[in-house]
Amino acid sequence: MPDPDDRREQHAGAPVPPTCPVMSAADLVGDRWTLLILRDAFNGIRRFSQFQRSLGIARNILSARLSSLVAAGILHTEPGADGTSYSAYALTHKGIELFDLIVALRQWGERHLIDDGTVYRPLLDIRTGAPLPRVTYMRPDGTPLHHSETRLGEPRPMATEEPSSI
Amino acid sequence: MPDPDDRREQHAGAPVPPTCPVMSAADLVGDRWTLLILRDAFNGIRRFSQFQRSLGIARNILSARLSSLVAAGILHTEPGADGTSYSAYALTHKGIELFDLIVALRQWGERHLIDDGTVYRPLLDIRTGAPLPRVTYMRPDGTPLHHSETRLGEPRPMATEEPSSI
DNA sequence: CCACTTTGGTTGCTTATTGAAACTGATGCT
DNA sequence: AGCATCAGTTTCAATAAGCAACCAAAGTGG
Repeated sequence: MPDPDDRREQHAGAPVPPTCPVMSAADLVGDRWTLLILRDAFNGIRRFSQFQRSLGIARNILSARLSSLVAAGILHTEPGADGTSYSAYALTHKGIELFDLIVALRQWGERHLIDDGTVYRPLLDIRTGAPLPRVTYMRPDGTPLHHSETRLGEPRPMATEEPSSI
Repeated sequence: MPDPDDRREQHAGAPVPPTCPVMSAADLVGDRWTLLILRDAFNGIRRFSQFQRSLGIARNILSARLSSLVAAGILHTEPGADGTSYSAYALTHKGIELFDLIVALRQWGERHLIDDGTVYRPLLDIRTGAPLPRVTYMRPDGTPLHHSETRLGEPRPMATEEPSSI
């Protein structure tokens, strides 16, 4: 068979192109349907048919997406809390941590894509009952993060999770 | 058999399904290549060939993605700051506001997808020179946002941008 | 000025993915 | 039992992605 050496992602000895966390994440969740499934999951949707009706997605695609989300550890299947013997897809801890991503998408969409007067369903802040105010990324010391204050650094190994807070 | 009435997405006269900002945003940027283009744009990449080399994307696909990002007002073309007469793709204000999205993707990827010891390029905090600490979404009053404190509200019209802060 | 390279695409062609619908086989409901 | 619902799987047409070749305009070296 021809083409004996094609998949040249990383060669031995070559300076391994550093893994990009953005790319890895985009590979898993950088997909229209996947993002909408996550949105629905955060809105409490649990069952196959609920996702299907909410999204209008083809069943085979939904099946494939749910399977890959389960395989990725973002969703897991549960025995189905509602009496029935059907199982439910619920967010894992790993999945719940994608909340920021959906919030980022939502707030950007609200600010830049939704026209004034358009009817939409806002995310409410349970503490106040009002639509969630604009949230901003803060560092642990409470200072807000701006794009201009960041730059990409040189490749380095991922540090082991330091238990030292602050 | 027939099942004459299946596609019941939206009927005429029915209560119009409210626009979802997450869906609108996902339609525009919920795509692997688009997310990676944005990542690169935030990393300072400006020109067609730079994007192409950085991503290894086919040029026709890159061309289509850049065009649609320009059409969406996320990028704009500039005369090319570097002397040459070639033009550059730069983030608009609307595009810069997607920074949170890329940060969310990046931090989630760093926490859940990158193994300890793996070499990657961290985003540095220019103020400290150290890798960006874990940033969290805060409300204007400084309280952190948790998924469990939110719920989806009833449809309502988009409020006109209130100039009243706080 | 002329040859050659790089840039920023476009056009065709070949795969891979999506999406609509039909088919299956378990529940669940009365 | 009989029918609807649920959670898929399979099949197949339409769409999109990826690849290679081509091209014109701009830059580069001599």
